[in-house]
Amino acid sequence: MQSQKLHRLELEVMKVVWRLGRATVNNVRDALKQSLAYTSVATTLSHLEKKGFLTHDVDGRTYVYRPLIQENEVSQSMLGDLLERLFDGSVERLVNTLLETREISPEELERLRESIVTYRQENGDG
Amino acid sequence: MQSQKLHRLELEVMKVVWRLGRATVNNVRDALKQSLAYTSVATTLSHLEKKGFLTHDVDGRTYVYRPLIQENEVSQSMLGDLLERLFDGSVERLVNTLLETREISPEELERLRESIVTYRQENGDG
DNA sequence: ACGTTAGTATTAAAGCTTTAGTATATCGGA
DNA sequence: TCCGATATACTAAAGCTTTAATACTAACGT
Repeated sequence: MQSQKLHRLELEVMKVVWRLGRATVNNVRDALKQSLAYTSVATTLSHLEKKGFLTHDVDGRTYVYRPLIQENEVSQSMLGDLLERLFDGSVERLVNTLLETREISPEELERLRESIVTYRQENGDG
Repeated sequence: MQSQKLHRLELEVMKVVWRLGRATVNNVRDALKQSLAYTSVATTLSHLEKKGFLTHDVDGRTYVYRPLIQENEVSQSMLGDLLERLFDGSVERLVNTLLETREISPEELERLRESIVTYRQENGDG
């Protein structure tokens, strides 16, 4: 498995493909916020395929791309990378930074606490 | 204020300067894990200064750099960026991804829960 | 069958970070 | 004072992503 890190545009394209499940160049092009030339999108999809994130089936003369890697896998990888580079691997520092930064609603906070408690129960509690 | 996003090497250099408080080119060069030419480090420091992350005082003919921005500020900014790009701004999704990924000790988990509860009490609980 | 259209393949320019070579200046010791 | 060592300034090469133009190919309608 390769690095699983995606650059800005690559990530945006992958997010479209993840959302759609299957997508042609035009599907992706239409779904992107920024407007790009057809060939720009096609090139990016090629890159992603070459890197092993996507593959395609052929429908007529049209390529229909689909993901070979799950969004969650990439998210974990990229978040893990930031965790190391920014917080020296300390989950606690990361979460505290998150809490400091963001306006988080009481509801979201409560869900967060529940997530942690649930996770703690499912795994070795002590 | 500019983008507050640092690239790989820039971040590594800044982390050294943050840690040391004040640093010359050689200080940084010695502290870096990867070995780089003196001029590579010097160029990077120049870039960081031009971008407003650092400034320097002169000591003889030697530049002594010091940060103009705090580590926490950059961490928040870059984490916030990833939060948007990867998790569409959902703190909950980010934290859940973190919980899924990492081996987190029960102790760390407990500290995490406490952080959240503390934060919840300090801010509007509902 | 033929031309137009709508695809992909190839190539490369533009813009960026990283890396370092070379030039230049200056400090400090003999 | 002069030389070597060490510092910054300047310049640019190398490597990367993004972006798109151009070339090529094949399907489809008439």
